[in-house]
Amino acid sequence: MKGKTISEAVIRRLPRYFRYLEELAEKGVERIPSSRIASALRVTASQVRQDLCSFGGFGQQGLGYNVEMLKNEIADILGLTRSYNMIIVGFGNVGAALAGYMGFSKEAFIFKAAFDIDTDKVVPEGLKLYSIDKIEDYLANNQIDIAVICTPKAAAQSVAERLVAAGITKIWNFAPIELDLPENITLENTNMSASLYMLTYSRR
Amino acid sequence: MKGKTISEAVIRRLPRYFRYLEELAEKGVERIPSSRIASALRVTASQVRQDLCSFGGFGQQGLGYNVEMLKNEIADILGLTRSYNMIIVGFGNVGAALAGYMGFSKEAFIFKAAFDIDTDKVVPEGLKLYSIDKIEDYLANNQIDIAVICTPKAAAQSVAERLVAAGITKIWNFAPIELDLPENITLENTNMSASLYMLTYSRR
DNA sequence: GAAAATTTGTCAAATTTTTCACTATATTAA
DNA sequence: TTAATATAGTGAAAAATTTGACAAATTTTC
Ligand SMILES: NC(=O)c1ccc[n+]([C@@H]2O[C@H](COP(=O)([O-])OP(=O)(O)OC[C@H]3O[C@@H](n4cnc5c(N)ncnc54)[C@H](O)[C@@H]3O)[C@@H](O)[C@H]2O)c1
Ligand SMILES: NC(=O)c1ccc[n+]([C@@H]2O[C@H](COP(=O)([O-])OP(=O)(O)OC[C@H]3O[C@@H](n4cnc5c(N)ncnc54)[C@H](O)[C@@H]3O)[C@@H](O)[C@H]2O)c1
Repeated sequence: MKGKTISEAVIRRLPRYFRYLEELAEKGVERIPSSRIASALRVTASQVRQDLCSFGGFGQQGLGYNVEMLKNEIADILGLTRSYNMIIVGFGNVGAALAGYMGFSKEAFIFKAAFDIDTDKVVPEGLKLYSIDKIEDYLANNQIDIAVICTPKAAAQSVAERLVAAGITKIWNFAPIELDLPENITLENTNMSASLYMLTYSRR
Repeated sequence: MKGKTISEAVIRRLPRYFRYLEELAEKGVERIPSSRIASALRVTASQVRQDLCSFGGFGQQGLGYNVEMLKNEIADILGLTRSYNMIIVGFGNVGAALAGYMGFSKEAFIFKAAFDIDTDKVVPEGLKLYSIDKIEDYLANNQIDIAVICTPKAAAQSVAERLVAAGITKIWNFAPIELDLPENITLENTNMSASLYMLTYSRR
């Protein structure tokens, strides 16, 4: 299936493959068959093969897939071979947790600054905290790829509009609200309640 | 389509409908047409109607849907009409953010206790922090529905196994690792990196 | 009170996604 | 060297999901 465009469904699974491959690489595993990827991720082996094959078959019959090779290929598809400058708007519990987190690929994601109405907060070394009033000014003078919204729900829409007006096109939103933004803005919502509901919902 | 089983795809969208309906209810909106739900959620109106109809058509032709009614119906399907006792294992940044968060439906989700190797941490009023050594004992004497894992990656698998051994069947995992657990365990992974990757991946 | 406008419910077509079955290739054991 | 075993690639069938179209119900306008 080389050459074909990669379907939405496959793309959505790529981060999971990627994380699992990172895990394997860390452990020093060099090769892995589709059947093991499948059981670890609770999907079928057939799906794994179909997915991986859709961007070019890096497996070897009788042997399985080369972990490092596959990982790099997926990183490439996901756009993880360049780096992204990020800012955090709303530096409360969530903002601080993200900023302090070392787990996002250090090379790919760089937290440049945080903005809040309250500037009396402790920030990790290397990160600067500014008043939200300075956001337009800052964005005019710094090239930022992704803005993360961690303000309370009530402030999220207006903050988002300011970000968009200042040229931001990729927004990661933690506020529990459906932001109303222009079509061309790439918006990723992290809805934690939704995860919980998937536990309370019982199939069957 | 009344009576038919609700498809996976629909279930996955339910939390989004639910959140949006909560938003509308808060604003005092009483009725809403599928077209507006659709544009707010960036999906098609046809899909909204099909989805909502799959569990029983609460709309009124010419008028739209009754917000309150729809919200309650979805709450019911998602299992939000009863309450769930929860514990947090690993009370660091993420654990503390969750525990301090008031946004999870107060009636449905109750944080009972937190467990950590370090018990010298400040916890919100009403929550108890115990040593992780006490976890088996605690679970033997308290009815807990959901356990949230917020430990570092390295501890997650062993913590998860202890929880399962102690009778936990629903786990919400924040550690960036594919947990290897029995099939009957309901596992919900929150993979924050995955959200970021969806921003860096560029379609077209 | 009739005509126009709005909007759902639903069937069917179109599309996408998943699964299945099988072939081809590589490795390992005898 | 040969047979047995493991495993990827792949086309096609099957299943699931989404979209499109329109009748039916209701409200609004004139
Ligand atoms: N804490 C969680 O576990 C959790 C879970 C799910 C969703 N959320 C959502 O994530 C968001 C952040 O949650 P949190 O727990 O960090 O809240 P928080 O109250 O700890 O932090 C919010 C921060 O935003 C700042 N802020 C307020 N208005 C602002 C504005 N106009 N511009 C810039 N900054 C502003 C506040 O000063 C504060 O520092 C909220 O929308 C919350 O609903 C949080
Ligand atoms: N902070 C983030 O934004 C973020 C984002 C994505 C994923 N995560 C993941 O979420 C998890 C928690 O992240 P965090 O930032 O809160 O880390 P953290 O270091 O702040 O907290 C981890 C806590 O777990 C405790 N702990 C360690 N071993 C334990 C054990 N065996 N039993 C019980 N408790 C134990 C530690 O004492 C600490 O309090 C990590 O796995 C992290 O990779 C965090």
